[in-house]
Amino acid sequence: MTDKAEHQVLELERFLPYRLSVLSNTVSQAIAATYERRFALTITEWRVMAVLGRYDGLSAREVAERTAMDKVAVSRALARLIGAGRVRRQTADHDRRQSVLRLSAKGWKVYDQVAPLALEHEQRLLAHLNPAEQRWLADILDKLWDAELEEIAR
Amino acid sequence: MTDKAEHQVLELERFLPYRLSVLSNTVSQAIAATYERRFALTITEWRVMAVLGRYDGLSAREVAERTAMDKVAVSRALARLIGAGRVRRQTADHDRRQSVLRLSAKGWKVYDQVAPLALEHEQRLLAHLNPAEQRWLADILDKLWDAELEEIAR
DNA sequence: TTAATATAGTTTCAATTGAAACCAATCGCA
DNA sequence: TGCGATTGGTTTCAATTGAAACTATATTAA
Repeated sequence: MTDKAEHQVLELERFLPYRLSVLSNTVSQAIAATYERRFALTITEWRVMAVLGRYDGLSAREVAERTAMDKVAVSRALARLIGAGRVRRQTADHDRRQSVLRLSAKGWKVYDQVAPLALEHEQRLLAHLNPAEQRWLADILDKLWDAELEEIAR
Repeated sequence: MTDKAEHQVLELERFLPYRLSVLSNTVSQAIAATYERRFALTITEWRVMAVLGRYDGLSAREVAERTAMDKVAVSRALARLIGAGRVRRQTADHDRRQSVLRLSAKGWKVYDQVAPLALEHEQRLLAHLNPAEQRWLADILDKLWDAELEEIAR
């Protein structure tokens, strides 16, 4: 019963979800390491700043949607960012439950240093692939992304 | 100074590390959901069981290497698995610090149900890609994997 | 109007995690 | 031999996280 031959073999190192997970963590950790110490910025905080840099005036819920984080995590990240003076919060005129969030001047200063850093890292990663591979990867991720996130939506 | 035009724009939804991270979490969560409830098995526990199913008699350190988990996480997962009677632990003859770990009969029973389930999920995921895309993805992951993990080793 | 329901966001409390300290066994080598 | 350094693995303590409850506002519909 415990003889190897009788069991389905799952080679973890070849198992796609596992490979995605380890690769993704390794990459994210490597990038995060470069700004966590220097800017006292966690990965979740940076994600919030990144979407606010791109889309000004979002509410917390919209930030949660765009970062794929849950609202508790966003709430906490925002508390820290606001405490550090990197994000300003106003209350929405049309709905006083909602907040209107934007990077402060101080926040933009951080953003302007971290964004290029992050993009550099992405380039460094992509540099291991030739242009054809880069295109395939982008397309494949699009496909999987759409397929999987649709799954969730149901 | 806070005018959009002056800032580097980082579109999170197009940022490779972010896409990898969200996709990977979504996939792993979906798979884990199917065995967490049914077998009271966490993702880390399953990873430990998966490598023990493949490589019999590993030490805890070797499990940690093969699962890309840190030794504390492995130690705790093992404590739970041994407590549940799914893994047996002996002490290595040649070095009494090391343990020799194997799935118990009970552990194998779980393994035999979860492994096919996990492989099915992988197939379901890959089904969104045509054969050419599947090959490119495998190759690309190999490349990135090697490149990134080398980086760490240094 | 007002009562019931829904939504935005925060807080609380318990469970999980991570870092550092720790213990025990082994290794390297004077 | 024997003693400092290393390795395998666990424990401890603080920080982080997740789930559920909660507050405040808005919406719906009677």
